[in-house]
Amino acid sequence: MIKVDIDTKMKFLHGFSNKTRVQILESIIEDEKTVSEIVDDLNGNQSNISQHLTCLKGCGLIVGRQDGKYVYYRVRNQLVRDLLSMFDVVLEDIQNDIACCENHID
Amino acid sequence: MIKVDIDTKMKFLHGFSNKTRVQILESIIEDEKTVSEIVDDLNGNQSNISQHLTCLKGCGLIVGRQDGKYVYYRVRNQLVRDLLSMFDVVLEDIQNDIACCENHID
DNA sequence: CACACATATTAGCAATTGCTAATATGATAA
DNA sequence: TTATCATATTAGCAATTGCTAATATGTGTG
Repeated sequence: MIKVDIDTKMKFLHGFSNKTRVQILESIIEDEKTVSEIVDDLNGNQSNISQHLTCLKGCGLIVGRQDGKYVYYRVRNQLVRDLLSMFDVVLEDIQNDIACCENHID
Repeated sequence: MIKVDIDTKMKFLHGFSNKTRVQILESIIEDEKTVSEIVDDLNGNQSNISQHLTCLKGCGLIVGRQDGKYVYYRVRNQLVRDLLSMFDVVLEDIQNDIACCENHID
């Protein structure tokens, strides 16, 4: 495996560095949604959501397709979905780890 | 699996949102290193690296152990290492995907 | 003890990021 | 065509983040 360029990797990881972006990803992890559905879902601002969608698309994490006057966005593929669930797995593991091994003195 | 709290998740993901932090993780993915070794490795600033180490520790991604006047830091566990390699896997996959499917008109 | 060295913390500034409101683009329908 | 609705883009500001230099803490040694 060829070593991934750090700047490319950072651009990719940038997709996960904002709460709204992560919430968008979670919102469309199962099925695609239009921009306005996502806006409703997150109780967000249209402009703001649109900007984050552009960002996520630039990161390669999501893809969009135009259908009439709507644009549907979805998570790019299963591997990205797997990565998203892995966040939860690793995070839970860390939390257990901390609960078990670092709170001995209470 | 219990739904992970979004703010907790964001704190965790924050660890991956800065180039220096990701470089630190890559630097210690194989074996633990002292702060000054990491500083040398990244050609960084001691204060800066120390701040990022504190951040990464706060994220739960790394752990430190004091040995005499040195502090050794290492990636918390194998699952975190797996997550780090998964970044590369997913990123490469995305890059191939984009190369294959979105550059038809050149 | 005093000193040297490793690491952590603080403060202030510079740079980046995210948000909102306004406006522009692009699509459909009348 | 014009009107309407969905989405994108822009500009300006507010908030956050990251960096550097200076200082503090803590550990081992003479």
